[in-house]
Amino acid sequence: MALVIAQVIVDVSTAAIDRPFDYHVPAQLESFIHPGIRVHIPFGPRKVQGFVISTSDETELDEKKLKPIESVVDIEPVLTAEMLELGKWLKDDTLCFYNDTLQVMIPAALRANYTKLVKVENASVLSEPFQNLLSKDLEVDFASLEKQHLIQELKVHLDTGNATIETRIRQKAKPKLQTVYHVIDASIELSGQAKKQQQVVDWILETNSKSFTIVDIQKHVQVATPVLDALVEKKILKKSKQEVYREIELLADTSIDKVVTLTEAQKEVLETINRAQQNQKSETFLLHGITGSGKTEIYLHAIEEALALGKEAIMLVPEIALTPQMVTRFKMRFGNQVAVMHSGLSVGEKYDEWRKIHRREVRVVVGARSAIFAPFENVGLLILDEEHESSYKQEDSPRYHAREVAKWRAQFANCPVILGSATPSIESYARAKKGVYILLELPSRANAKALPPVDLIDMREQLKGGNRSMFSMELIDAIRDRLAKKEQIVLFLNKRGFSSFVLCRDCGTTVQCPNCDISLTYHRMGEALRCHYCGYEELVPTQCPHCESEHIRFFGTGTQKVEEEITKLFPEARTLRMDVDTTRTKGAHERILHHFGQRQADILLGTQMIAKGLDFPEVTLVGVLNADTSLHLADFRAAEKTFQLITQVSGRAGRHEKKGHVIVQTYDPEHYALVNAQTHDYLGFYTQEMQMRKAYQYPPFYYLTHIQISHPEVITTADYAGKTAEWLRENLSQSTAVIGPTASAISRIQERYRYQCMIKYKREPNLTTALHQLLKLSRTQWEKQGVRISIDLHPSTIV
DNA sequence: AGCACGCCGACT
DNA sequence: GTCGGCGTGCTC
Repeated sequence: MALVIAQVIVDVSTAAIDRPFDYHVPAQLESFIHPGIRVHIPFGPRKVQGFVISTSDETELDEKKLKPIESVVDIEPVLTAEMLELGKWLKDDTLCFYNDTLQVMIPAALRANYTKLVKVENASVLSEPFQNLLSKDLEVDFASLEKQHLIQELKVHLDTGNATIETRIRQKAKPKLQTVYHVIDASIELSGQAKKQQQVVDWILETNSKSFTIVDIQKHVQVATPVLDALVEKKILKKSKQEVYREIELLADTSIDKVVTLTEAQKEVLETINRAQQNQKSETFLLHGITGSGKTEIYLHAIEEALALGKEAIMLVPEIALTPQMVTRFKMRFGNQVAVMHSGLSVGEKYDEWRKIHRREVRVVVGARSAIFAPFENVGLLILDEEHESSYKQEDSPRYHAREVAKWRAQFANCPVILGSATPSIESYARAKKGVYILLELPSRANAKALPPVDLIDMREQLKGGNRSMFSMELIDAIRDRLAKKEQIVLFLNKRGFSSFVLCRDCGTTVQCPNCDISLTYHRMGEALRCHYCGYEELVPTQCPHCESEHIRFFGTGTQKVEEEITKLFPEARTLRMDVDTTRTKGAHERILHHFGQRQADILLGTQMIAKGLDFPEVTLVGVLNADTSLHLADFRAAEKTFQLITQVSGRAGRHEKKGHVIVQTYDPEHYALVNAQTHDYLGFYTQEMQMRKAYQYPPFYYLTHIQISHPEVITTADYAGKTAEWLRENLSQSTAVIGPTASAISRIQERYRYQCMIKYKREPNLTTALHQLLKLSRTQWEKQGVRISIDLHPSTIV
C-alpha cells in the first residue's frame, strides 16, 4: 500500500514556517484527508491547526521523520481548490504568509483560538488559591495561573507529573442548536393531575404535529420546558438537538422593490454584460452611471442572468452602503437565495451566512469586502458597487484589495466583473480609457429627473458679513423653507481627517494620547477622551494638565455640536443624528434610517455614513457644512475623495417627484474638485485631476509602494528608515524614485515612532524580489533591535 | 510564534 | 555546588 502524505500549511504566521510541511496520514483518516480540510497536527513540542493543501504518496524527507496527522477538524473542506490557488497568488501580491491569506478566506468563527490548559491529577496537594481556580474536571487556564503568580507551584507539579500542560484549540463560534421535540406516541394515557401535559398532548393531536420546537408550541399553549421534559420522561416525546441559523433581523420595507422597466440605456448596458456572461468572457466592465441612473437595477438583472445560466453571483458594496434598504431590495428579489455578509453581524451570524454559501443553499452573496472570498465553485458574475471606495482595501495584513481579488476570480471562473460607480476612481477610469476595462456609461437618471442644482457658498464672505456660525445665511433660509413645507433635510458633516479635541484656551495645550502622537478625540458620551488609534481612554479634564487653567474645553465641529446649533436655530425641527456614537449598538444604524424614512424626523445629520445609498423621496435639501476638511489632507487622493464625497451626498437630494437642492459650504469655492462637483462634471474633474497626477508623478502615471519603519525610539526609527531608503536606492533601478525617509503624518502610534519611505516607479520588474530581500534583511538583522517594517504594495491612503 | 536546548551569574 | 537568566535554532 502506498504511503499517504499530506502537505500542510501550519497555522503559524512566520517567515520560517511559511511553507508546506509533510505529514503522514494514518490509515483511519485516509478517506477524510482532502485539500482544503483543516487538521490538528503535532508541530515541534506543541499542537496546532493547519490546512491540507495537497496529498501525495511520496516525500523528499526521511519517512521516519514524518509525524502523523492527529485528527481532522472538518468533514467537508473549508477551502475550495480555487481558494488554495487564490491564496497562493494573494500572498505574493500582498507580501504576506500563505497562512494569512488562507485564514482571511474563512469566517472568523472558524479561526482557531489557542489556549494552554493545565490538567491536575491530585488536587489535594495544591495550595488553596490553586485549588480554587480548578474546574470540576481539575483543569485550569495557564494564563489565569500566571495572573495569580502560581507558576512556581505549577513547575513543581509538572516535574512530579501531578500536572500536565496541553494546548486546547477552540473555535470561536459553533452552529446554534435548537431543541426539537418529536412525537413518539401521543396516545399514552396521562393522569388527571397533569393538566399542562394534557394541554400539550391535546395540541399535538389537534394539529397532528410530528415535531415542534418550544417556540412553535408557545404560540398556542403556555408551557415551559419542565412540562415537555415530563412528557419526554413518559416516552410520549423525544428530544433532539437540531442546527439552526441565527435569524438576522430585518425591518421590512415592502415599498422598496417595485419592478422597474429598464430604460433604453440600461437595456443596452445590460445586454453587453449579459453577452459576456453567456460567452464566458472574463472581462472587466467599468459602469459609470450618475447617481440615480439605476445601476442597482442593472446589477439585479445581471445577477438574474447569472442565476438563469446556472451560475452564482457575488456583489460587494462598501460597508457603509450596506444599508437595510439595499439588503431588503436583494432579499425581495432573490428571497432565500441570498446570503448577506457585513460587519454589523456577530461572529456567529457571519458564520451562519457563510455556511449557507458553503452548503450551496444560496447562490447570491451581498456583502462587504471579505465577501469576495465567498466559497462558490461556479461563479458567473462579480460586482463591486461604488468601486472607488477605499473600504475595499484592507488596511492590515493581508493588505488585499477586493477589486484585484475579484478580477483574479473572474479570470479563474471565466466570467465578467462589473465595477460600478458614479465617481469612478481615477485609476479605474484611466484603465477604461486605455481599453483595459470596457467602459459602460449611464449619463442620465433613470427617471429622467434632472440632477439637483448645487450652490457653493463662500464661507469667507459669511465671516466678513459677521456670520460666525457654521451655518451660512443661505443654508439657514433653505432649511427654514423646507421645514415650513414639511420636507426633509440631510445635513452632512465632512469629518474626514477631522475631529474635535480638547484645547486649553490659556496655554494652547491640547490633550495628547500618551502612546500615540495625536490629539485625543472628545466624545460626549461618557465625557471621555479617546485615542482613535490605540483605544486609550480618559475622562475629560476639568483643569489643563499643563498650566492648571480651568479654561479648557473641547474644540472642533462634532456632530453633537452641530446638533446643538440646529436646536438653537430651529427649535421646532426634529433632528436625528447618525455618527459613531449613535450607531454603536447593534441595529442602531437601521433604526435611525427607518425612523427617518417614516418621517419621524425633519433633519438627518451625519457623517460619511449618510453619504451613500440613502433614497428618501421627501429629501429635497442636502447641506454640506464643511466641504474643505477632506480637501487639504496630506494625501494625493484628497481632491478625488472630496469630489466623490460631494457628488455622492448631492445625489441624495430630489431623487423622486420633488425637486432637490444642494448647498455646499466651503472656504475654497474655486477649487476644481468643488467646481466640477457643482456642475456634476465627472469628465471635467477627471481631466484636471489627471493633469495634476501627471505633473506630480502620482498614480495612474506612476505606481507607489509605501514602506513604514517603526521602533519605540525615535533615533533608532530614523536611523533604520535611512538604512531602508539607502538599501532601496542601491537595489532598485535608476528610473525608480525612492522618496524619504520622512516622519509619518502620525509620528507615533501605540508607543512606536513611525517613519516612511515611498517608492515611485513606472516599471520595476524586480520590485517584489527586492522587497522580499529587504524583508529578509529586516528579519535576520533588524528585528532583534525591535525594528518593524511593513510594506504596502498598492497604498490607497497615505497616512 | 513558541518552545527546548545550552551556556554564564547570585543563591540555598 | 545548583537555579535560572535569555541567546540561538528548529519545527514535517
